[in-house]
Amino acid sequence: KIYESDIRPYERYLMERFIYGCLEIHGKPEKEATITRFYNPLLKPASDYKPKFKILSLDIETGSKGELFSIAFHYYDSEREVKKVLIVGEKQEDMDKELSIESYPSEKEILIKFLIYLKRLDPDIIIGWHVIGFDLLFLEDKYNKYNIPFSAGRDGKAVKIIRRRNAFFADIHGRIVIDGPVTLRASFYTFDNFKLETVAQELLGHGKEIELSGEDKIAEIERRYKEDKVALAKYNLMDCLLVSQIFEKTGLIDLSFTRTCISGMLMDRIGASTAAFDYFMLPKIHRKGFVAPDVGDIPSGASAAGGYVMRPVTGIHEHIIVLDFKSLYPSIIRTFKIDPLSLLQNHLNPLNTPAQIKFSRTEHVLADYITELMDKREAAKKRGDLHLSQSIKILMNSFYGVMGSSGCRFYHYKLPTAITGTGQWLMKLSADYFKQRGFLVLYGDTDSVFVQLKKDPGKDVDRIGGQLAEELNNFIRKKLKAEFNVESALDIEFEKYFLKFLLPSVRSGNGGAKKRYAGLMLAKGETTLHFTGMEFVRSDWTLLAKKFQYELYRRVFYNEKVEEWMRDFVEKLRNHSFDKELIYRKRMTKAADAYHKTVPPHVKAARLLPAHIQQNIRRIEYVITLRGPIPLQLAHDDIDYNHYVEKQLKPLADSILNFLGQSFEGIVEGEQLTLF
DNA sequence: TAGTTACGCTTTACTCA
DNA sequence: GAGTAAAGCGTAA
Repeated sequence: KIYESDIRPYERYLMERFIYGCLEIHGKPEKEATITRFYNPLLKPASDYKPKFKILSLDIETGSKGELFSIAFHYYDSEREVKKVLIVGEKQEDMDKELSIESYPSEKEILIKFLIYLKRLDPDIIIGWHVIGFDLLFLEDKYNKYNIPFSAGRDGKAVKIIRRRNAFFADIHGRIVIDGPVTLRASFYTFDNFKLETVAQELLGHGKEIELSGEDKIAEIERRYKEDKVALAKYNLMDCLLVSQIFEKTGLIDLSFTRTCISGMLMDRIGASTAAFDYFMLPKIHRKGFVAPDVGDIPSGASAAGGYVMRPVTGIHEHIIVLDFKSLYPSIIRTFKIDPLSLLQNHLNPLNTPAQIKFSRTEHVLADYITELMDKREAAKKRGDLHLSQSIKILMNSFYGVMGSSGCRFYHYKLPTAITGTGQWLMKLSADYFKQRGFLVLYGDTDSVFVQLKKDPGKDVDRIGGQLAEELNNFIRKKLKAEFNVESALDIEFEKYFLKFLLPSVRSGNGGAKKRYAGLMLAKGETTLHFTGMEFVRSDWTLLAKKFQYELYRRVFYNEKVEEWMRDFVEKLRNHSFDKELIYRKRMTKAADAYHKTVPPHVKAARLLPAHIQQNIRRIEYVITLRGPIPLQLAHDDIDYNHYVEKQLKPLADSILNFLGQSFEGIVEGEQLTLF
């Protein structure tokens, strides 16, 4: 049997030397044509180095028949910037005034010119929007077509684009490519969608001068190419600039660099969690005399339970505090020495967990690593180094998921089971602790408990909340010492205070709905309405429903009357006042004709669109008409207002009015009768 | 060039009478 | 027509 045969030699070389992102090279440099080469140098980690990157933001414009119209780029480093658009076609008079535009008679010439600029500017990092899967892939095709090597590498080697499932990778020697949407996702940014325009508006407060979509966009680009090349060039360059600005504003490059320094993964694959786990773990276990199996040799075991979700106490409550375990799973790993080595060696100084899975008190590596990371994170927070703090948090939080994934060479079901089982035990322990002390525990999910205070805490809420958290921490510390003989690394803290708090019932059946609540939060003297899991935060409910829910809850929490407002709201709906807010938006996870088992409304809508659009549509917008669901693109004047009243307003109203002895029907009286 | 489980809700599609 | 399981999506943690 072969072990670790699926580890890339260069990665093994680096990880065994504990090189994370930066390195020192000790050796004799030899100049070759475009590069400096070291033969057999000594490599060492270099931890304090922070490079100043040279960045090139790239975007191209193309025609509907596969023509390349223009290549735009925005280059910048710590000293200068260059903006340039290379465009195919006759020089137009007004182009002279625009220093950044250069026109050449053919595609071939701008391709050659682009390589010259690339070599001259010599960027470390190429950024863009879907830049690998679209721009670079398109360019690679063009270079191939004209038999020109796409030699963008620092050693003159050609670009290689690799497709893996839905992800693209670019292999350009000496440079890396960082894609905006991919990296924002990997850094846990969320947006309505990841279109450049949407993200730019959200982050920068401005977007493109004109926003076009679908066929309009293609037509407008074609028109500009024919009639107004300067306008096309400006449009092209604008996209580059927006991408640069988004990267600058979010600090995405610095965050990626920091994550590289923490995880060892290179900047264009910072999301690779299992690989990051290997990078840390393999050198450690080797030094203990162990090797790991190949990923392919891991049998998939029993699946592990997850977090514990308490049964909610439904109703409208007052004076609720929320206590949260800080980094619960990393703390559990740290406290109970949970890792693959420790599981394997659990006959040496065994340590039992509340989940009844045993580990070794002495033979482990991950717990100490987490301690080190947590200390580093505290220091980073103190210095105000947000990127470092965030990078560490992301890495620590990935460990549980990685050990529970069969794509990880260290997978064993006992690892996640021990972690979540201990989490469940701690949750129940915490709830019992407060119940014992006479508090009402209303709800809890995975790492949080919602406790009702015995009286209005007034201005003392922070002190009281903090004190309760501290008392629970002490209780847990003593309990863990007495029963398991371990030092607790757990830390529960006071997180939130709700003046008013609602836990709804499930819509059908009885009992409370888990993972759904709303409340009037008080923090720093200011009150804000919070919704969790409810329609208000769901992207597949209409704006109408969200507005209705927000205002209704606001009124209830502030003890205001709702009847007149509600009747008025429904009347306005029927009088076309909210016609723009009736749109359902939903993702399509496959092509419209690939839904076989059921045909949900959003698919019905999509199937009304022209065939070529159906195939590629990823997100559908539709309204409910008397004819059923109709996509926004088609005529939809016959809105089914009854549908909106019954399906978007009534259920939302009743889920809170129930608790006040009222109902939607009772308030919007005779509603049903006036319909016809 | 693969981090996890728990859960609610709407609608569809099926079973049974 | 009533009851119910499953599909599909989005969310909490």
